[in-house]
Amino acid sequence: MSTQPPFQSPVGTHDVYGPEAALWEGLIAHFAQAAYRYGFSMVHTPIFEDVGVFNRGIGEHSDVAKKEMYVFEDRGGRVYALRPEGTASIVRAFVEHQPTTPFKAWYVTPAFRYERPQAGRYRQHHQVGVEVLGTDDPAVDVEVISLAWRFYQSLGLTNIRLLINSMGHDACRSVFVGALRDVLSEHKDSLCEEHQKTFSDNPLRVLDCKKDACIAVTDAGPTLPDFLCDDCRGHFAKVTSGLESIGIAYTLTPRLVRGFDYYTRTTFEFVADALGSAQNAIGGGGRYDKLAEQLGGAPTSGIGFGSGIERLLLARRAEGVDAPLINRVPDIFVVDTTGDDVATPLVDHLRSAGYATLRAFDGRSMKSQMKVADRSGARVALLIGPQEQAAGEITLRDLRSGDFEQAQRRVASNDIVAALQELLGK
RNA sequence: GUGGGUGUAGCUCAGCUGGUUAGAGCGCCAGGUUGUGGUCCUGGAGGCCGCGGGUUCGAAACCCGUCACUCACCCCA
Repeated sequence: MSTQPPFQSPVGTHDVYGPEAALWEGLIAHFAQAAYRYGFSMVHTPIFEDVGVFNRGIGEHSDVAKKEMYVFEDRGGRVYALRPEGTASIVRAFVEHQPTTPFKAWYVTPAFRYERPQAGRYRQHHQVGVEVLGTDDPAVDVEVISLAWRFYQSLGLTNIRLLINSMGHDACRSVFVGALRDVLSEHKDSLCEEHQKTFSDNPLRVLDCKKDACIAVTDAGPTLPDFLCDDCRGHFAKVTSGLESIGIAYTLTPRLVRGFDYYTRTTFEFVADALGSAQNAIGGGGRYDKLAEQLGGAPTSGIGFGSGIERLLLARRAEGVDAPLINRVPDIFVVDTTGDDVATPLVDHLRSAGYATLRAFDGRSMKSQMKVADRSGARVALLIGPQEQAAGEITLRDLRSGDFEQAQRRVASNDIVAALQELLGK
């Protein structure tokens, strides 16, 4: 760009077009297919909500709520926030409408977080995800995790690890948090600079800290699994054995607490080692058995996960997977040099017959139109010039035939669909 | 929020320690004796060198500011 245009996409946002957009389309189609197989229905909720929906859900002490939310006031004085993640809105909708359970929703949505962009991290990124409300059966945990896992497989990803942990429910977790807080308080001066100030607000965050100082303290401190009550321990055991029964490998990760406060019991994260960087988490989720209550509903168990579209595609690239995710190659390209625009009714007819059909515009030369036809990737070209027009015929040329000279023949206009069916097999 | 790097045609980039009509490859358009694509050849369009100011006889090149992009820290998708 020699000079910056007057308007550019906002900092940390991107336009998606061209081949990249085809990957998005394919990725979403694969996710929709997986969701369908598991019995999920698509749900649409607003991309902005009362700021309380997110504050109560993800926790006021989380980084996201503290400094990353896009909060704004509308003309009526209501305070809203652009959604920073997908779960809270779905649960709010569930509480509001009280649908029959289990409520199984899948979605694709932008998510907004105000932070400095870098590789794999944007102010607007996009997620696909699912949520299940109304049951705490560990078999559902297994289903949600396996849906993610099979989805990643369908994208061609192979170098993915599943990290999993249980954070327990209210009672056993609070005992753990208390024990953790005691230890942190005791070794307060050994913590990293930031957590010396904040450890008391949310001790669990310290488990996530990557500073050696904090790691040294928490390594010697209590670990979550030791504090699980019998119920939570049993629940988690069923989740892991369920995963084993369907051949999904996992890594027990006692430190895994994730960024949102609403998680209870099962939490998990998928990392793509090919990404190598700090931004190697391609998806994550967990159970949130208290969230519906926190948003004003009846106590209702829930679990879900979200996965970042941009990062999934980065991971695919990093693994060297370059197969297209969806076929968007046209069947037919119509070349019309009659000057009478016979192409318009012809392409309409072909499209109605079910063929993906392109054409050229602006009355360009045959050579020029053939170039465009070739680049479009179309399987066949239909040529109509004055000769064909006069004879009531169409020249059908197989653009993907190895033999340049023998690849074409004349067909009566009325027989064109039959000829195409024979050649294309559809 | 903090720090580093970069900003020259649609894309990827050259432009030596400042010297005066700014280049290449790819892409795009048009031709190669007039109805045809992949290769090849020829020609063409397209850049106030991110923006503003300064130093200088002279700046795309040096200095300052500003905007943007990018990478890293924090944290996450």
